[in-house]
Amino acid sequence: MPKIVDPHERRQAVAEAVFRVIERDGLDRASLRTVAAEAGLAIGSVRHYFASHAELMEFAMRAMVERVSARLVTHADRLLAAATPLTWAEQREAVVAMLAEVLPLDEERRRECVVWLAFVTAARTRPELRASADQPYDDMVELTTRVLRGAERAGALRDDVDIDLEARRLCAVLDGLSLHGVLHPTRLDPDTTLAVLRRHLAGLAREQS
Amino acid sequence: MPKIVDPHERRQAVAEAVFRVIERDGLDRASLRTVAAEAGLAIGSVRHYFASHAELMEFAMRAMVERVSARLVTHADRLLAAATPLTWAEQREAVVAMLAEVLPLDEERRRECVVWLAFVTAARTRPELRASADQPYDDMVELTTRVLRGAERAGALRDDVDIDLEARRLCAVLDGLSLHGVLHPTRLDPDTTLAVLRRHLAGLAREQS
DNA sequence: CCGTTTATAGCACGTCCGTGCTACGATTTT
DNA sequence: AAAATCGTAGCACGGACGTGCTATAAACGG
Repeated sequence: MPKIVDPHERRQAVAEAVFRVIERDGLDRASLRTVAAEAGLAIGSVRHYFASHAELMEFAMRAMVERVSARLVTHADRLLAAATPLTWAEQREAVVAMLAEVLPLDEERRRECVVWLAFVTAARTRPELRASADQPYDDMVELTTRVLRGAERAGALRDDVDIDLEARRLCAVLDGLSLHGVLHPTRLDPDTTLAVLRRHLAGLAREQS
Repeated sequence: MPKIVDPHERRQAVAEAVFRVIERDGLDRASLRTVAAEAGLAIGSVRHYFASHAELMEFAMRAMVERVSARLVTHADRLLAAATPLTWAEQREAVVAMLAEVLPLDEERRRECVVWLAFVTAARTRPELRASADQPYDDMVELTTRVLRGAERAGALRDDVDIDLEARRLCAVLDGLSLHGVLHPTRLDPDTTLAVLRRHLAGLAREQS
């Protein structure tokens, strides 16, 4: 049964197996053997698509980046290039919905956050993963900066906001919530997580009746 | 040269070696062999103080918890049980100094944050570390709640603050800053980190001229 | 129809790991 | 002086790992 398989699809399927193993047992258990077993393949088959274990991890990490990035871009487009101008309330909700993509609010996003945390912490000591960790951080800072600048231009922000600083603070809140939701799911539920995000954004907005 | 050594001191020294290995190569490289080499001991010697690798990790994690907790308690005592009442400015600075203990603002705290992040993420998939991860989170939520409640009683807070929610949000900012400082040290410097913390606290305080 | 390519599969080697076990010198206790 | 204890040290076993290498069967190109 060879050749009829799309290589890209196969690699993606193996990456999904990596995600499942990481979520269940942690990244250090994501060996070629366990991943192959999870994917229902022989170890040699996995090695046919990935030259080394490191290459598999790099691919899986980038695949996760692209998955979440794609959703963020969709939201960003909806927000910035809306056909009809949005009301303040609609804009606020659009921003919440976008930022909520990186929070562990449902099972799918929770698993993404778990896997991402594993990758990004591993990247600290693995140079080959470094770029895949830093770039999303830069992108997130840039995205939040854009959002805040847009809100400022629309007159939705308080007068005294330091946008660069607030972008960092917003990113910190997001990743802090993600971290706590992932590591202490029994202590921080999705409802509270979302409430914290809303409260944070409210603190940036101009007071209004 | 036996017996004249304080066992507690020896275990602590081995834990320090664990910290150095984790900081340099990550937790998954902290094997008995590498830790023993880092500590300048034979592997058998380390095993004389720790029955298993898991026990060594549990001890090291708890040691890190106690180290940081001790510093936090010192600050908390200074804040809550000050001989002479503090001015608002003094209280604000005391709170900043206390919360800054869990931020990677200097080399020592940076290394603590690195090691702590490694332990707490590992605890997600290692039941024996679970308690050592959850308890400090609960403690931090309680600590921030206490601080906010104290500030509220002193009339230093805005009128509309939901203290439980704000405690979660403050914890998220702190751990988010720690995460970013640890994982992206080239992107988030200590000065900015501290500025974000000050800005966050300012957002909670009652507006004043 | 036959060579080439591709997908799948697995063996085997060297390395690193935790751990059960033993050994020995130094100290303390009887 | 003898015995028990403690700190230090290391061997060796079984297991998991990444990887170099080979084998086989199916699809494709000529």
